[in-house]
Amino acid sequence: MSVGFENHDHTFCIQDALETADTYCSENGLQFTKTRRRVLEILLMQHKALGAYDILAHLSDEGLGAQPPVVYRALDFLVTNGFAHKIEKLNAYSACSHPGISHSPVFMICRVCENIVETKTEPLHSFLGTTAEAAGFSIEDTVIEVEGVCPSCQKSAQI
Amino acid sequence: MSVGFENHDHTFCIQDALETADTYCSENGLQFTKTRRRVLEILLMQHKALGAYDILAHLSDEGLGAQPPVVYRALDFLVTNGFAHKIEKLNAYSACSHPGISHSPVFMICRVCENIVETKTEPLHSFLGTTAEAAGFSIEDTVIEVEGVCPSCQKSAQI
DNA sequence: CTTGTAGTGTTATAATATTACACATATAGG
DNA sequence: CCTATATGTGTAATATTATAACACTACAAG
Repeated sequence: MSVGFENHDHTFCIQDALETADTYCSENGLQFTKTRRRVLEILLMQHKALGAYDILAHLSDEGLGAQPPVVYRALDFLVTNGFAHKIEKLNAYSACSHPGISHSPVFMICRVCENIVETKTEPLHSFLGTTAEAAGFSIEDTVIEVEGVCPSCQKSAQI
Repeated sequence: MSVGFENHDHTFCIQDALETADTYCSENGLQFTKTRRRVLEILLMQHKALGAYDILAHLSDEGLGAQPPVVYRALDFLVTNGFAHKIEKLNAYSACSHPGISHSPVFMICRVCENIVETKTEPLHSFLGTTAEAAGFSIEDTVIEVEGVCPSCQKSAQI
């Protein structure tokens, strides 16, 4: 199983995610409009998080709208339907690495190269679930983000 | 051990936290200035997170400064030294419930009453540590926040 | 066709946070 | 004590992130 920071065929990430989104939308009566699709493509271009206004700059260059609501609406659609996540620590957005699978994402954010790797967990079966259960707290949403240095950047630092 | 949402003598929370901060600062040559102390007191008034500008409104009323940097500097001091935390999901700040102890906080945020309970974990000994180790990722900071409904609010909803 | 739902375009504004620079205070070393 | 340096404060300006409001458009269901 891949846990993340190593090299990979990124073209596959993009195609796979777009196809999954296409399928999911047509099966669920959702409109995968031009802007929504383009925002997802922009997010998929690299495994980093992009700020809403960075995305907006891309869209604006392409004549797809120049006002904040354009991008925030598209992001809201993508996040709601599980095609992207908001990285709270960065106030930025990242394409989902496991689209179509219900999951509680865990993000590892490299503060050097800014790459982000998303893994998943089952919060209800971890210490979070145990703690919440002990407190009688019902979990609806989780934010789990870890900042640090990825393996590549650790190696680079040693040179 | 208390995990949180039940009633308690809140006066104790406040006094205890302020004393701990006093002691820590004098032992470490840090200046626990009037503004810093007041911001911590304001945060300690309830187990909720406050936005920077909410805090600023308090300070402003009391003649302790009216510009954003005043409160952001105080918050930076409190967060850096472990007396408060930023709740990333809310872009808001909360007094630390375990001051003086090095820890990775876990927050349970009730979306109904907005109370926040902080528990702690040892990330390196949990699934996070395991996953990060498998990826060769070195953890420097963690954000773990859970949103949901606390026991009191679940009971209220049943009435 | 017409009516309702969802989506878009645009203006304006709100909410959160930082930069920069002048000035004040605290503290350590002589 | 005194002064040099580091640390903290005051303030104006601005950057960044996000939402509200409203008019208009497209499309699908009845």
